Amino acid sequence: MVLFGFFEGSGSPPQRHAAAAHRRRESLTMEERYSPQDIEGRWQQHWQDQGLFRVEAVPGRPKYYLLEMFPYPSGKIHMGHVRNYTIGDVVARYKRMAGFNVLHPMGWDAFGMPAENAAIANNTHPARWTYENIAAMRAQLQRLGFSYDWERELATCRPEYYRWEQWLFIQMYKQGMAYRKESYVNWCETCTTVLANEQVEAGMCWRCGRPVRQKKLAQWFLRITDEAEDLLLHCDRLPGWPEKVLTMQKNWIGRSEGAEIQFAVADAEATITVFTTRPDTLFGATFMCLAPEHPLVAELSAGTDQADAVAAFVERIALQERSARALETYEKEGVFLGRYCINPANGRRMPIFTANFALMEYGTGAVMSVPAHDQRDLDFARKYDLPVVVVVQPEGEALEADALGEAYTGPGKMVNSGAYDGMDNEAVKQAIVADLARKGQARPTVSYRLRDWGISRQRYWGAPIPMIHCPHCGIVPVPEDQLPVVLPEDADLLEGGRSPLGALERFVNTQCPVCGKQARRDTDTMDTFVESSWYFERYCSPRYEQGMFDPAAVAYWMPVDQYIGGVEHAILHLLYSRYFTRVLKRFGLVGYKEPFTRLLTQGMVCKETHRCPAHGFLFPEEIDEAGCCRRCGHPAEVGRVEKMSKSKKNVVDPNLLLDQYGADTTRLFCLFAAPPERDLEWSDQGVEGAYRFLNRVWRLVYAWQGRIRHAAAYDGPLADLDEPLRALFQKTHQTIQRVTHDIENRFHFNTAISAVMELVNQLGSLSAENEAADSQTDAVVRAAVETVVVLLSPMVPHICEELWRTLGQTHSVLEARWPQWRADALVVDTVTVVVQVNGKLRGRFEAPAGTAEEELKRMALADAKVASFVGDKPVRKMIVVPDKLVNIVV
RNA sequence: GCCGGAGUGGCGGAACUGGUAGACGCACGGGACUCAAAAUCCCGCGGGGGCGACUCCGUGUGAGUUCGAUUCUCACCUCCGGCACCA
Repeated sequence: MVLFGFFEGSGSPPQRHAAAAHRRRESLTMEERYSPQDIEGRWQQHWQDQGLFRVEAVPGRPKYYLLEMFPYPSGKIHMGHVRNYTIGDVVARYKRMAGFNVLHPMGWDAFGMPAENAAIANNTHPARWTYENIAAMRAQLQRLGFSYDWERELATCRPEYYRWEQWLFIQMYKQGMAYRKESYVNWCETCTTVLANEQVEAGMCWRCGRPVRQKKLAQWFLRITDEAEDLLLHCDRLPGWPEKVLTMQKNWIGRSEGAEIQFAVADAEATITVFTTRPDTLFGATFMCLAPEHPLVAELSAGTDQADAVAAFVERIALQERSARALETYEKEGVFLGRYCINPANGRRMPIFTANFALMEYGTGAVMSVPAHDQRDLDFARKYDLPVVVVVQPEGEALEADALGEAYTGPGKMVNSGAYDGMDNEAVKQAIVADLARKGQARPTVSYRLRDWGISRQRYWGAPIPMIHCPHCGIVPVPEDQLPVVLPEDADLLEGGRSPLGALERFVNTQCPVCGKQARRDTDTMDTFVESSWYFERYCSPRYEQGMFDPAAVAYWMPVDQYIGGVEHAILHLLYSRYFTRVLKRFGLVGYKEPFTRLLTQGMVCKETHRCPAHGFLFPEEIDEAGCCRRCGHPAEVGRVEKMSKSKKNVVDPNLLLDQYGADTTRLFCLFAAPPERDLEWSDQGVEGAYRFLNRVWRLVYAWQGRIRHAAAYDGPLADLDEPLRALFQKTHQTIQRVTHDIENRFHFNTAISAVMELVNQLGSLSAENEAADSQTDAVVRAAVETVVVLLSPMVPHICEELWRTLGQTHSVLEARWPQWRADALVVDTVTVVVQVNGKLRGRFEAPAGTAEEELKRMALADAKVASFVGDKPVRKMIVVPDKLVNIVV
């Protein structure tokens, strides 16, 4: 595996440059050997010095905005990043060579909890930790040779960035798009802090191990549900998005048509409003369930003999982790409130329960329970022995309430439903709501699974919410001229992870902008998804100081033409970004609704796992030559292929790969091993293969460069060429066509690369020493070799840049124009026609292209092998696909 | 449970709109070069049968449509992903 014993891999680009130059002076043969470490740093430096990746908006010039999801600065890039950014870089470089003005930026999603955790664990500060990580990761990305315009780099934790989302938040507040409401958070009493869902382990705090309870806090919400309908509608107008992602978004929005129906409470003024998608089953509603958090629960049970039982139940549910309520094993249970409500359809007295499966966040928090036609209600009814009434009878069947094993949810005719009996239940859905609406007891509504977006985080490392709480004036936004509300970067983190902002007097204490008296700042910070919902717009004018972005720059660059990232963001990040874009449009800041025209979700990077029965997962170096665990000698089992992760010990460190093989080999393997949307299975031997291929290309160029360095690429008539030059020239143009299609239409770089490999193989059959030393040979080979270098350059830019110069070029290969295939060079004059008999392949023959059908039939029947299968059976029919196939049916 | 996606050699993967299944690469086997090895180059490589020309089978399973199906339809099996008491 050690390929470059003489090379010190960690040297910075300038050092490497000097070392390489030194070696060149020593020995000329060094140049003929492919040594990525000698060339990659040099070209990276060159690209940077020449400012080749810098871009400016040029109105009127066709633009292409290529964006990869920016990373969280965890400290190290991993193979997932390498793959994601390599795919993006190929497209960026390709589009640029194809003549577009390409925006290809990179930055950092720099706020978030890991920084706080790391800060506590390592006794450092989130800001310092973050900025150091950014520096380290930037260096890694630069080593991979990505074509980013680094002058547009941004980090969301910078006040110059988040000041504008604070500004936007205030505008949204003024328009009622941001509002405050009580909501529950996971709360650890011991640590006095909120916990994210992933910090709750089996209902206990991850740090202190004490039970987590649900605490009600006033928090800020954004009215994303106002856009639910539009977000859903436009899912069908995003043809450039994967169907899978759109389906996930649609499901997440979860639109349900139904009605709100009002139930009067017996012996009280109160009314309970339910949401139902099945108003047709109203006559079958036999009891009512309220969410434990429903305000009427305490109110109605007060004074009944059930009051204590209800209170105890509500308290017990509050203690349960919210995610636990979604578990499959979670048993439905409830408590009778001691009160009844009246079914508006038939006057039936329905007992009211509070039940753990009723969710306060959905619909109205109240459910009319129809056990005959809803499985959940049926389970509950059987458990508490509540009446079951069948109101929808399926065709040709007679359901009996007492014998009902499972709820019937299909269509049918109405029964037990008064005036509606005999009607189709679908028709009744509308009719019954219309009838009740006349009495003011119902209205048709639409409900969404999507909830408003809670953005308050009781965390330190985030953008402060720019609001002031004044004892006299209430909640007041920070005046715009006082923005940004800067997060104090020198605050000490408190034990247990509690945000220090609340205790930081100089941050909290302020004056009310309205009355001038003492007031307190909001000490919550914003969800980090807020930052990532508009960073793509900021990239268009990252240093702009008069607003979120320069309208002219955004008008030129946006929307993003191609967005690339992991499928794990298929819902939240992408939905929030789409929502934010709609908000910006409402404010007239942008002229479009959808930020990302095309989306590519790349697959995960996976690798085989190894485990020892005694020691669990093993790193490759923990296994000896015999395939046994080095610690106990037990044979290691080869586990399944899984996503690379530290815990599975199947990670590959990009740095080691760069040291050993260089950026081009790393990139090439990532592109070649699988098409981008599929999972990539890592293979050390595959990497070796990629490296071998680059060596072949290198040797190919050096073998010919003496002859073709000063030759012009052939561009004459095909007819002037004899074999094998003619075939080579045709192959060259076929390859241009295939590679262009594979990149342009599908991003299938694996097949693009294999096409170039075929061309390289064909070139390999000619030998620079033996081939006739005429100018025509040199010209055709020049065209082929040049094509190889140009076509590969978006994928493996360093080696191609080097070889491009070796071929005598003086400008960057990035500035070469993408080659065009010559249609006339693709025309073949002889085709292979296959012959089938009854659909089975029986023979083949060569024929001039464009041979007439009748002639092809004659030729097919003349084939001896074919004749033996046809025999003396009568030919019933012959199907001819011109230039391809003849099928004889006997 | 509901909704998606995918099952092709020893392996990763090709096959564009129904028309030569297995491109390209990896692994493996054989050969050349070498004192030897590495590197490189050449040849072979889905399975069964046959000395052989050949032949039969083969794209998860079973049906169907078709002259012809990896590709379209239906059912089933397996794996992966998303949602999961949403009323």
